[in-house]
Amino acid sequence: MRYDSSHKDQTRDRILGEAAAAIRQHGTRGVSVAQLMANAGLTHGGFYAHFGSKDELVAEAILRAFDDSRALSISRIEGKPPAEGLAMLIDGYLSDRARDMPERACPIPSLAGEVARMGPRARERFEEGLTRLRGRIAGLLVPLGHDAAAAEGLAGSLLAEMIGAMTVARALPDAAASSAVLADARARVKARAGVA
Amino acid sequence: MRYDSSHKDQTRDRILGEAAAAIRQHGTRGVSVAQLMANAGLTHGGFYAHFGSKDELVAEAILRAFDDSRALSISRIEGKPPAEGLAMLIDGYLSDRARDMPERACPIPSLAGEVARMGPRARERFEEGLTRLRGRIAGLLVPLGHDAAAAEGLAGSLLAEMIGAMTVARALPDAAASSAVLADARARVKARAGVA
DNA sequence: TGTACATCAGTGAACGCGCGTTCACTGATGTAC
DNA sequence: TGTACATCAGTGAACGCGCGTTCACTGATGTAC
Repeated sequence: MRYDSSHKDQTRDRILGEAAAAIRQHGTRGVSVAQLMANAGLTHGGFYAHFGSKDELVAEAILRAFDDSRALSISRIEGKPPAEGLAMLIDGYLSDRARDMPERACPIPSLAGEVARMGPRARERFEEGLTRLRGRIAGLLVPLGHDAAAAEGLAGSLLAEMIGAMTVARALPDAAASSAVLADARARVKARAGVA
Repeated sequence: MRYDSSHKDQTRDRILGEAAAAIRQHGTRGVSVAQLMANAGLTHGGFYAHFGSKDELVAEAILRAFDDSRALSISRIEGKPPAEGLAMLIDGYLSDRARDMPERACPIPSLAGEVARMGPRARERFEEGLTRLRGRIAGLLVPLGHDAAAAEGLAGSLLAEMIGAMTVARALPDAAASSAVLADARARVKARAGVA
């Protein structure tokens, strides 16, 4: 079973990708190492050839989750003018689809509660992803007439409302009420961003 | 060990109160039945005389957490005029103190992520508490000049931003950055509420 | 008033289970000769 | 070119542990007589 030199890196990447999806969907405590490895087509024993512990994997998977959802969002908005791009980012973030597919969506609503109870390593990765996302929103606000500081502040506020609305929408038991929360939040956040 | 007729109810209430605090602090998976009973001064075996299962307890404890944090908030605001009361509610909700004492604060930022993955019973209790809190904020907005529907809509939006800001503040590894997020959110939410 | 009994909230040992982690082993393939 | 050996990603049994849950038991006190 000796493989070429890039094989191990590819396997590690596959485990990380599965973890990034699974922890967003089931929470960090809702996925076992064995299940994760099975998702990646492997057996659990090999896990420790790639990661020192489950905690270490989780910390890395948080950043990977930010990367994946960012890539997805960027691919949809690419080439659009700022106002349209920002409106699409907000609509995408707060879509029913994003609510129903947390494994592909922004990790903040699904994981922030748990991250608050985790060690510094996971929290630093979380902060890194969060800062980048806020910076991306701010970057779309600047060409709309805000100076850099105002754009960062407004971006933080808009992101907070989006996080809160998605968090609530995912917890509500009634699908119609949940969709209403998202629709209202989309309208309000876009209005506040000046891209309604 | 036979006790008077109200004793069992009192014990149940004590377990529920401990659970409401513990799940906000450590998450529902972060507290064991044995630890919970020890907090209430009992041994784990007696648990099932009061609750059918841990899941059942968690569902009830969610509503209890909303009740506790509402009582705390009401006691601070009681008798104030609406504008001042609303400003105090926002400042209290987004205080460093609330961030550092999740066991006494609003359960939404600490528990919503987990609730989204739980059964209908827990989610219904969560919705009940959330609806009541939004209604309370709306009730303070009406005397400030909003009609009932507008007040409900704005209350939902303000609450979403507060939830998102607290969620983020709790997850950030740096205390100063976390406090800055809260201070900014306090100013912005009060401004949007018209009570700056 | 005094005694025997019934009650039942709470105790603590025990269960089966899934978890994170360890480790001796496998076996396909690159390398040395 | 052909053969023997070294490598090492991945395997799967096993571990110790804490969990939720069960259950036979305890013993202080209310009640019946």
